[in-house]
Amino acid sequence: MASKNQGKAEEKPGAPQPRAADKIRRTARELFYAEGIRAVGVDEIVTRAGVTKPSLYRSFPSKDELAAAYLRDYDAEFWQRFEARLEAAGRDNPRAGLMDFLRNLGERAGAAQYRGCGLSNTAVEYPDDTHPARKVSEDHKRRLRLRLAELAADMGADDPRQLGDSLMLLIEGAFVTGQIFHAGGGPAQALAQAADRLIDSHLKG
Amino acid sequence: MASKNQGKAEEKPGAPQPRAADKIRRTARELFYAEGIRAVGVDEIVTRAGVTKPSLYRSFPSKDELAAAYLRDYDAEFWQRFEARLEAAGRDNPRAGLMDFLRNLGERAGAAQYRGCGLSNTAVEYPDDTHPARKVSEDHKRRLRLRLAELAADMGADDPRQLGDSLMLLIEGAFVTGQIFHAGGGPAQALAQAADRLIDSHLKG
DNA sequence: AAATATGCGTACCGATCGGTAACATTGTCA
DNA sequence: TGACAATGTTACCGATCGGTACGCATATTT
Repeated sequence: MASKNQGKAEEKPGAPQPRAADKIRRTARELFYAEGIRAVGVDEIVTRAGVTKPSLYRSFPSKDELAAAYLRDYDAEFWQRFEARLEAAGRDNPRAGLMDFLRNLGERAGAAQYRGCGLSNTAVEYPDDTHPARKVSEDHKRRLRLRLAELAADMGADDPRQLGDSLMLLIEGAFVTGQIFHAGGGPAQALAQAADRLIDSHLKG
Repeated sequence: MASKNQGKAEEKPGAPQPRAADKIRRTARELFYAEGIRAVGVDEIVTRAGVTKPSLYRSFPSKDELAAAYLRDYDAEFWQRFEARLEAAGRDNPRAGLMDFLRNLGERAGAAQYRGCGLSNTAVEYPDDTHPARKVSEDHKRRLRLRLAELAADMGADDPRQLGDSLMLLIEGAFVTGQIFHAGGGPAQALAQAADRLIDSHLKG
């Protein structure tokens, strides 16, 4: 069938008119991140998105699943930024790439309304491991942990897993302290420098 | 006759019969810590405490204030344990005392149902700085930051504030990763060792 | 033009939220 | 005994929670 229907129709035009589901996704992302998932009701989401509640439940089976979708988007964006910095520094220089990421994170964590990592925050909000949103969070953190250990190995660390875990503690610490000391000048300032010392320590062995 | 429980049953007697306010405080502490503040309703608290709702509101003006009271208790217990370890190691050996605390924290963070720091968790749950519970959390974290810098100075660190902040990142990282990788063996394992390297690095200057 | 599929909105549901009013009961001490 | 303070009992409040039944509109298909 050689009609115009290649997959979905409305994509290429300049203004593809955002579907209700997209507006909901975007609005949920903003609200969930800024205020937390439990703090945001579905009514607030649909109102701010300019749609109605049934539209939400046609695209998402439940609020919990919408939260999970939000975190999947968040996860994708995280890796995109993370790997982009590593790529920019070159595959032969993982330390420079990681340090670039950490310096950037340290800066962002000092921003006025910084709210940390949406994935970590969700794990705090939902202790129950069966919650769909928390599952996304846990999966993400497991992958991050592995990736950091991988990078530590690429750097030639004596104990890559130890270094990877140490870096993870620093990163997660920056996430949470960044949103507590939200007026710049919090402990997250020390992130890059501390990581640098830790890496040094693991390369001298 | 009034034979049993002579005199006022308020302070010294062995079993002073817990007042409703105390039962509420204790139950709220457990539930708020285990499940989060937003996740726990006042009905659940009074039911589990074996009291009634009016009793709660006779002792606490609101749920938010009850949450703040919970965190004040939490804060007090934290400092008690923290300073006890420092004291035990001797005032002339702050490094040993801090390392003892960190080793202990690293172990606790691997426990099955570890839920991190109630104060940090609350800051995640309530982004609004005007919330009474969040205020307690922020105050606590500011004091912790100062105390760590103080200890770093006592250890003779070249840059005490940097070392203090670095340690704080590790600690907060252990709090949050501990409750994500809740089956032992998470990144928090690396806490003490990473701190030790960081301290070394700051003493060599 | 008729039939159909899709997308959306109006209005509503029962449950639970935090919080309160009014009154009965209890134990303690004077 | 009588007064007092603390707690329990019961019932209720308005607001908000997550979620849904059902009908209307538009655009594609036939």
